[in-house]
Amino acid sequence: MAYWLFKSEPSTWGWQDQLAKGDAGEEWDGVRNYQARNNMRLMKIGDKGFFYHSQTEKAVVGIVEVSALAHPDSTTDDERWDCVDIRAVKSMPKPVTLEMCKADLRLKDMVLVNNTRLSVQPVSESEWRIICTLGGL
DNA sequence: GCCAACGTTGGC
DNA sequence: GCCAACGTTGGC
Repeated sequence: MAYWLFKSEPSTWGWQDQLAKGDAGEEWDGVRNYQARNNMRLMKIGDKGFFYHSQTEKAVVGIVEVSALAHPDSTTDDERWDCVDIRAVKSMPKPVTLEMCKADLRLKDMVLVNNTRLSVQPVSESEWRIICTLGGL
């Protein structure tokens, strides 16, 4: 079991949109970055991920799981780009903000804190537990 | 709205 | 294969 973090602008695709899809899930398409794509290719069915809102909120707002392995991105003919499908699992009782992550020394090595621009990131198991706790789970 | 960080592109 | 120019992302 691996853990990940998916970043999205709420104005483009937000947590409410993801929730509305329910168990059917949705393609995490539109990624045009090799590192992010490579991370998606490493994902397995059932891997868990945080759903992070960038820009306005800057907070982890929910938990998702991978429901389909990497496959060609349907929004482009360019065969370089793959994406996985994810479905909403649960909402965070309390959103965990970027500010909280930065303030917690245990999270100082998180990709989210150090490489703000990567849209699909790995999360370590300890980071996962810390953020779940901060989020009230 | 600005700017820093970073990735990609293209000329040489 | 290097590096300058450019575009994009995301925090502030």
